[in-house]
Parts: sequence; C-alpha cells; structure tokens
Amino acid sequence: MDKFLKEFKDRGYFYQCTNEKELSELMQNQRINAYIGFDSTAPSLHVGSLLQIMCLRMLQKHGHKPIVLLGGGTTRIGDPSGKEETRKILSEGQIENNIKGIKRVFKIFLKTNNPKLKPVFVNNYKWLGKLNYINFLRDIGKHFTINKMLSFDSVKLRLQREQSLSYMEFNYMILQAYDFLELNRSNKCSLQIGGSDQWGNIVNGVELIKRYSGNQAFGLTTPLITLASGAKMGKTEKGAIWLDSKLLSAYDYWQFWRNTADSEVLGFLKMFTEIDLKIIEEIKNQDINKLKIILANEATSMLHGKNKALEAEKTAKDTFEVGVIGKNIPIVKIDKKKLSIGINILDFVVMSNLLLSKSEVRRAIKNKGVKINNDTVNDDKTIINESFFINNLCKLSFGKKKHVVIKMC
RNA sequence: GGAGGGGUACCAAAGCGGUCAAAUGGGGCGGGCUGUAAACCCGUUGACUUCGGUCUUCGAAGGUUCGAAUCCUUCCCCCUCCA
Repeated sequence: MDKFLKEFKDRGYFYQCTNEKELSELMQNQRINAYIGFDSTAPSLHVGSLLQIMCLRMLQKHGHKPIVLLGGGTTRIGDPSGKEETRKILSEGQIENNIKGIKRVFKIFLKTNNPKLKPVFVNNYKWLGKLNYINFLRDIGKHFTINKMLSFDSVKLRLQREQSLSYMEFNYMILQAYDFLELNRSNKCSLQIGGSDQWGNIVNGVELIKRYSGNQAFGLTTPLITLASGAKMGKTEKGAIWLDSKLLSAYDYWQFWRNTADSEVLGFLKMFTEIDLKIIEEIKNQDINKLKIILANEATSMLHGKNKALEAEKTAKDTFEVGVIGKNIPIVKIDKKKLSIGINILDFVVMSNLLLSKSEVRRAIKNKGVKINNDTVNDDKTIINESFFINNLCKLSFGKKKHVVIKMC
C-alpha cells in the first residue's frame, strides 16, 4: 500500500475511499494534487477542521501537493449537509475577510521550504461567480438526476425532518462537484478529501469528472469526530476552539487538549500530533495525565510554537498544582483610587469579565464558585479594597478552571 | 391561491385568563467525589435589588380586561394536504 495511505489509515484518518486500490497505485507512482474545501463562514477555522488540515499536512509530508479550496462561492450558498437549518447568508465583505483569516491558519500548518509542495489557494468564487445559468444547466446539470440527488443524506434528512430545503441549497452538491471538475481541469487535481459527511458531494464530483472528461479522480473521507461528550469537535459550550491566537490564546488552546477525555487521548495523539506511531505505542501505558500533557504540548506547538506550548504548560502547573498565579492568566487592570473607596464584590467580578451580570455573580457565590486568592467568597456583600492585593495583584477565580489576575495601578 | 396545523427560554416540550420569570427532560454552569477525567450526587440556569420586591420576556404590532404566554384584530414566518 502507498505510504501516505498507510499512515492515513494507521492514524485513524480513514473512513471511505472511492477506489482505494487505484488511488494507492497512483500515489505510489507520482506526485498528485489533492484538495480539501473549507467554508468561509467564520473569521478563522476551529479544531473541527483540524483533522482536514492534518490531512493536507500529511499529504505534503509524503510529497504530494495540497490545494486549499476556500469556498468564496459556495459559502454564498450554504451546504445543507449536517445542517438543520438554512444558514445565514454572509455579505461579500465578510466572506473575503474570513478567507484572509483562514489563509493564515494554512500558512502555519502547511509551511514548507520545498517550492513544489507549497499549498495552492483557490477560491471557487473565481469560477462559480461567473457561471452562466443556461450553459451550466446544459453542460453540467444534465449529468445529475433529481432521483439520485434526492437519495443523498444531506437532502433526505432535511426532507424527512420536514425542514425546508431551499432550491439554492439543493444545488450545493452540484456546485461542489463542479469545483472538483474545475480543479481537475485547471490544477490537475485528482483527489478530494473531506469529512464523511461530504461523501455524497465528493462522489458526485468524481462521477462528474468521469462523465464530463473521462478522467479518473478519487475521493477519500475521514471519520466525523464527535467527542466522548457527544458534542461536535471544535465547538464547545464556551465557544469555538479557534486556530488563531487572536481569537483563542495559546493557553486556552493548550487547555482544550489537556482536558481531552481519557477514552480519546490515544486516538487524538495519533490524529493530532506527529509523534511517530511506534513511539506512541511505547508510551501509551503511561499515566493518562502525562499523555494529556504530551498531547497538549504537541498540538499547541504545531499551531502556536514550542515556546508558547511550554509556557502554557507552566501556567497550568502553576495554576492547578502550585496554586500561584501563572504567567498566561489574563490580566485586568483596576484603578487604585476605586479600590481605596472599596468595590462591591459583584461589580468587581463583572468588571473582570469572569461573569457577565451581577445576578450570575450572586448565584456563583451562593454555589461557592467564586474565589479570591484561593479563598471562597461566602458573602455577596464583600467589599474589595487594597487589602486583597499582594504586590498590587489579586487572583480572582470562578470555578476551578477560570482565573483572572486583577492588577492595581 | 384554498383548507388545516404551528411559532414558548440554549434545545425539546407543557401551559391556553390571575397561584407564570413560565412544569418537565436534555444541555450548560457551580459545588461534592476525583486526576484540570468519566460515572454519580447536590445546587443553579432573564436582569436589577436596601432581599421586601421592581423591571423586561412566550413570532411582531395593536386591542379587550382590574389582570394576557393564554381572548380578539392585523401582519410576518414554518409545516401538511389540495390547486
């Protein structure tokens, strides 16, 4: 088997392939160009897309060229796959802006010195934007039957659940198939990778290429990762785990990995780090919390750099084990004058942005969830003044994991 | 275009004139137990409060009423069947 495919499987990336045997032969014999499409619905990507990013990275590692398709065009439509509702339509400006942010992520993950393996960025708005409806229907539309389209899960589920599916969204799969055809023509792209929910769309592309130009193209999918908690990877209650230091700090990113469920640690080490599989085999029986730290360090290094990762580890150690104030804890400044008068604990916590309203703070205090310098606050009438500060600093905590340093100045 | 059903908090879903800031379940958050886990148990889940209450919320806007999520009018949106 081709070495790319082998590693792809060994690391748990593999779900389905349109024609594994031939793809393996092809990849063994030549450098191929492969693409993954990314929606431009948000200002950056989050860990939900990380597996796909890792796929491109692995491709590159094995000497194949990654193509990143940014869905400037398809984002204007909205993929119905896995969505319960029609998604909001974004403005042109927003989409362009999002694309910029998303590119930054790839510039980190797909950085290379080999000019032949540099990622290619394409925006499907370039071709979708100028499609002529009649020509499109005649050239492309004739290859699709409604009968078949109705049988795809993305469509079927929506209809079954009696949720509306607009004609616009219904066309999404055709556009994605057309993207593949276009990339096959213009960039010699012969493989599309995607999450298993993209299977239908990908197969459509492979078939369209075959019918339209007689070329052989391939599709490869990865499993959809749902966390042990049942949530989708990437979007926690708190918000998305962004792959961008402007949207999520290296420390919070590190924490995300550190908090991986026991049952998922091994799988994540394989999927989201580049530790050699043999080494993973050797260390897999170590203390589970050590493994989580390794996972967090590796994953964070890849995105934010090694220094940031180690810094995060130290902060975590300080905060959770030693109980002192770590370096990466967010700092909020407060005017010394205000403190000399004294501030009510309610206002103090709201000001720190740990909680959003005084009612929340009251509740939290009632539930013993608020701590100042590691001491539980029991009275919501507590007045905060300079005496709570040591060296002009005061540590304010909500729960075990959320801490803020208040700095008096 | 016609007939019918429906829009309630993060989600699902009760309520159908006052006792409704709105049952119940899920989710979230906090506490306990632990390992910054899982499971389990407890608390909490609109805002403000001098803790007596006050204010804003049940698709939108009006109206009836001492009093409306509940009744009436108009509008918007969704679903089903028919054309």
